[in-house]
Amino acid sequence: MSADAEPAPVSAKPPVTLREVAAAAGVSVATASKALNGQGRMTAETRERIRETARLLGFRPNSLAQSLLRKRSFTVGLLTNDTYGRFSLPLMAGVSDALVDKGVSVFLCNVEDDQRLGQLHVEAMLDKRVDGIVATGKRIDRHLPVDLSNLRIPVVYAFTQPDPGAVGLVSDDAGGARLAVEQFLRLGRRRIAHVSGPASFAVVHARAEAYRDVLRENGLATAEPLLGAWSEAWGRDAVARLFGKAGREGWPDAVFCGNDQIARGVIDALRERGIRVPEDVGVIGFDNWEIVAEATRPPLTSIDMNLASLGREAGLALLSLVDGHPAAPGIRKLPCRLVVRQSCGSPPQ
Amino acid sequence: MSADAEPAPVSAKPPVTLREVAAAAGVSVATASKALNGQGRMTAETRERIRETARLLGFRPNSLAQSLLRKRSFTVGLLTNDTYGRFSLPLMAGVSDALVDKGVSVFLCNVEDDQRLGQLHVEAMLDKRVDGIVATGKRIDRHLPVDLSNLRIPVVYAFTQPDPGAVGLVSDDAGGARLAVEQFLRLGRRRIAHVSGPASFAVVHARAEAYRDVLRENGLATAEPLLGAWSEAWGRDAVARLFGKAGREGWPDAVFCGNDQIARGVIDALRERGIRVPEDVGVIGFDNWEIVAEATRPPLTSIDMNLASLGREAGLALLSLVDGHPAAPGIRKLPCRLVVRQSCGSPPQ
DNA sequence: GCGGGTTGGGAAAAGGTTTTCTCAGGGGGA
DNA sequence: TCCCCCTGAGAAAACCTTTTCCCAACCCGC
Repeated sequence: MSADAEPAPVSAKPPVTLREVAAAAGVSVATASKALNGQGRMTAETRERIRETARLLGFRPNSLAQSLLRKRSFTVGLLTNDTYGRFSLPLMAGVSDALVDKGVSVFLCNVEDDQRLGQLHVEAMLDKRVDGIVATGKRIDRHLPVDLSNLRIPVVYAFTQPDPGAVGLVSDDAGGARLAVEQFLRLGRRRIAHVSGPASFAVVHARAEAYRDVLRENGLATAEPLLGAWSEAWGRDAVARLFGKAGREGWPDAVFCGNDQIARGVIDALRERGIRVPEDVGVIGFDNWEIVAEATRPPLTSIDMNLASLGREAGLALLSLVDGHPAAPGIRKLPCRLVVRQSCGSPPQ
Repeated sequence: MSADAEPAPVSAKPPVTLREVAAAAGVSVATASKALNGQGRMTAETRERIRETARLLGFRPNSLAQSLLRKRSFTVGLLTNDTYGRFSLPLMAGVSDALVDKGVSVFLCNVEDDQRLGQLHVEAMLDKRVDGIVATGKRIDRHLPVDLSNLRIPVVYAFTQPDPGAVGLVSDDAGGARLAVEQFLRLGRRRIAHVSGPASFAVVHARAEAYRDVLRENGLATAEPLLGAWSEAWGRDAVARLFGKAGREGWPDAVFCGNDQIARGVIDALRERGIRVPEDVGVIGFDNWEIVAEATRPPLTSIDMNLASLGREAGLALLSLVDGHPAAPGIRKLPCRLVVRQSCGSPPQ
């Protein structure tokens, strides 16, 4: 029992309470509380003695009791329907990272697309008196299967469509597309194609529009984007369409892809046709999914949506709301980032 | 005030307390509490009246107050160092799913490999009086950067190396390897190669050993497994080694790969050599990472580690520990599952 | 009519902390 | 010397719920 003199908490014993600290220091709990929180008035000596006692005993205030009183639980909920995780996890990690430093913990709530599960999670969070909720989802378009519009706590949407009147953070897809196309232009490419995902996604249109804008601004002809699926197979198909025609002079010298999987399909198909990347055709993807981007041959230049930052910003925005600072509702767009690898080529000499 | 007769909670008003319910029903809080919890004795009529009042007012007990009293917070922590997420997210979703039905919420704690972050999260969880912790990690081998061995709450390890004396759940890698090799044998393959990840991973050895065992049990020659990296590039390299030799008769007719990325590299390299999959060579991967397995040509047969189930089991195991049921420490292995697609071929006619 | 058992319900403590209010004593000014 | 104010610290309420104990009234048998 006493062989271990370290202040290490003896396992399996109940946590030490403020009352015990107060008793050990010979003061009342009120004084002890004030001493530890830097409140109230007392001699510096008393305060120090109490602090020392608390330290020695390994006292840590019971967060539950604090929350009950302060009406702040220092806890938020993170709702997601993306088990698949390519987008969710960096986002979630970002939220968690931003908040842990402020002493705020995050409840993980995976609701899939299940109404019942969503209800269950929201009720559990409310019962546990979370201070706010970050809602995130698979893709900017799909809605979560729960209604968060009439809660008594603030809600921030990240990477998903916000309720009207709510605060939402998303990546600046148009800006990301600009980065890609402008990079091609800078490298001397002039016949730039765009291969993207299904037309049912709003981001597909946002990116396509930016693509067209940049080309127009530079006085270049804009080809109609090829819309299909978010898959490698579609990337390969698209290459067949773009490079199938006989006349080599009509071929693009660059392809901007709607995601990295499409880009991979494009690169594989080009290689199979004997078309060199990046010498003959440059390729840029979207998402910067490292595991894909680094496995393509050559490694894929891609647009990174900075999801971890997005998550951090969402966490901080929520915290600010919780603290009572009002925030303008609406969508805030966070910039993307171009990650250059080898598939886009080097500047012409 | 009364224009809205719905039980919908009026937004931004503080939650209704038991005291208010009791007042509205004309009883004491004690009676109200007992009525709602099915405790104590009272007329059925009284009980029903209180319940109805509570329902009408939209009363939900304050979980914080309950926790304070019961010394159970119905909250657990989920520690992970895998932001990358291929393995983590299904696991985490499994834990969350298993627990939400029991009213238990999960704190998401991303600690990367950062000692400070780990410390911070563990302290936050302890302060918030979590009932237990699920620790999970990138891979079965790497340890989390925190010491959980002397906590006063139960800890369950999932998919990562448990502390000695603790409870751990991992996938049965040897069993999974057996599934793969036996599938090949069933399909008539006889010269089965194994290409896997770095020798520094324990699972690499577990799977390799099972591979050798199955071959030996069937009286077949066992080639030395090729160990390298968890990458496509290594898969391609391995093909060069296996199929580089002149004599076609020495070539394998099946390759069992340590993960799906290696398998993808193998399949790509075989195709580039004009070797047909699955006609000439069957391929089976590991992890059943759908996005990879479905993108290979042909789609990849793979071993699924059932990570969501693993997560669920871990959650339930932790709950059982929290409830005071003792559990035998040590590692429990959960079976893998063979997911057949096209890369392994069909039975010979 | 009386005592014992039962029934329906309430008072109060407990859980751990924060905060407001109160109070005793000491010091300084008049 | 008296009064006032300030200083240091404690008592108690509050947060919300659960649970134990208690009590009054009623019913029953005798």
